Amino acid sequence: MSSEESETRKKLLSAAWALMEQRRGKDVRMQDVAKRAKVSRQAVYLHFRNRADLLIATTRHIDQVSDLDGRVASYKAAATGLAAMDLYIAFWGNYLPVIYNMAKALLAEYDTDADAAAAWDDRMRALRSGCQETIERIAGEGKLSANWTIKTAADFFWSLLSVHHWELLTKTCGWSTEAYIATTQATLRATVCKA
Amino acid sequence: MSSEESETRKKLLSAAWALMEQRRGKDVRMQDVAKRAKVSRQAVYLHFRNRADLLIATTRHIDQVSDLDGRVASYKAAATGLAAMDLYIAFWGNYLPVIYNMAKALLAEYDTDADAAAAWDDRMRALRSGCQETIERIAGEGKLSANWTIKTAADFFWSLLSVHHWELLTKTCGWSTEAYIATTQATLRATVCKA
DNA sequence: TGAGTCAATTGACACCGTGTAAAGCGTGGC
DNA sequence: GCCACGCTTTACACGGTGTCAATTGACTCA
Repeated sequence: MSSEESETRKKLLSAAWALMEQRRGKDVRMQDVAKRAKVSRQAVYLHFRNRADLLIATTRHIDQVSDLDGRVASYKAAATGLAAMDLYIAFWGNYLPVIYNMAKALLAEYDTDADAAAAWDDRMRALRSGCQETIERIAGEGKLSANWTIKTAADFFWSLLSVHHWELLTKTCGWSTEAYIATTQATLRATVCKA
Repeated sequence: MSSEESETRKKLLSAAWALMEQRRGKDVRMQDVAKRAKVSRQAVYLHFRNRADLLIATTRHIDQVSDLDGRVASYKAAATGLAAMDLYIAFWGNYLPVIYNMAKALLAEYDTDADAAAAWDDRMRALRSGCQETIERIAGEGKLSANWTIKTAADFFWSLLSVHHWELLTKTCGWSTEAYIATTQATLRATVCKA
């Protein structure tokens, strides 16, 4: 379970991540990653089929290092659907800053690379199914407002968690992560949930 | 006020628009536009400095042809701030499908081209100032909920109108434009406004 | 000690789309 | 007959991705 991955591969993943952190995702080129990992440009292609492949692997790497699974787990233990919703929003709101730059880079590849698109869709599907579960739980407790179906509520919930929505409020409007979380929680309580 | 623009330039703008409509914005190349306008690729560069310039001009062209000014005007005439908000959301919600493909193309250029970024920011600033005005009016009528400042309310209003938010709900989740408009109206009434 | 293997290096190259440059061509005006 | 203008044609530079082939250096195993 430990070092199945080659040393160089790990170095490349770390290099990619580090570069994403400091530069805007788009202009991290293959040779930049190679240079940072102190390896030739060609060596990158020995480990990753193409740029998209590298980006996808890097997101997985970030998930592991940042313990995504651990972070997700807690919200399921919440006492009520409403509490679960709050926790889910907080979890994601705090995770977004970690993956933001990678996400942007991956997203930029979305239109041109089918693999990147699939990888992205996969993550988003996972995020959405968390929303759906939460809404179902709320509905099960009789707390879903009559104006919404489970689908529309889950869609809307999901949309408020999107990278772009978070980006606009924090990066463009200057909101803090806490403000984003609090507002999203309050909004969903005020719309989707029954008083 | 009429044909200051050369015939070829107009043909190019129409060609660009038409291609954006049918293909995904990203893979509309300069030579595609040229071919569609039945003109050499170089001729495009006689009229537009670069790709970003063409895209920017095309958005302006769409605004003119689609009578953006006319569409915007009506919401200002609303009786109350709340009514103005509804109209503003409806105006934008109905305009988004028209500009969507162009917007995507322009947005894709955002990271690499300063002009494209400036053009985009300019439009978004205009959209936001509409939000701000509306919220100010609502606040003036004593209808702004105590949980919000004018800035945060305008930010949030604006975020719900973003191209990405609309895209996610309609394109990805399959909502109709009407559903998007209705939900956005209801959400803002339920959060930002006092009962 | 020598052969085989494997990861990585080096250098060259094809491809694509953008943008530049220069010479040539056809039409219209005067 | 001349010029000006808009456009065409051809050619090329650039940057980034991805491919290919020959080579090196280290480690293993017989």
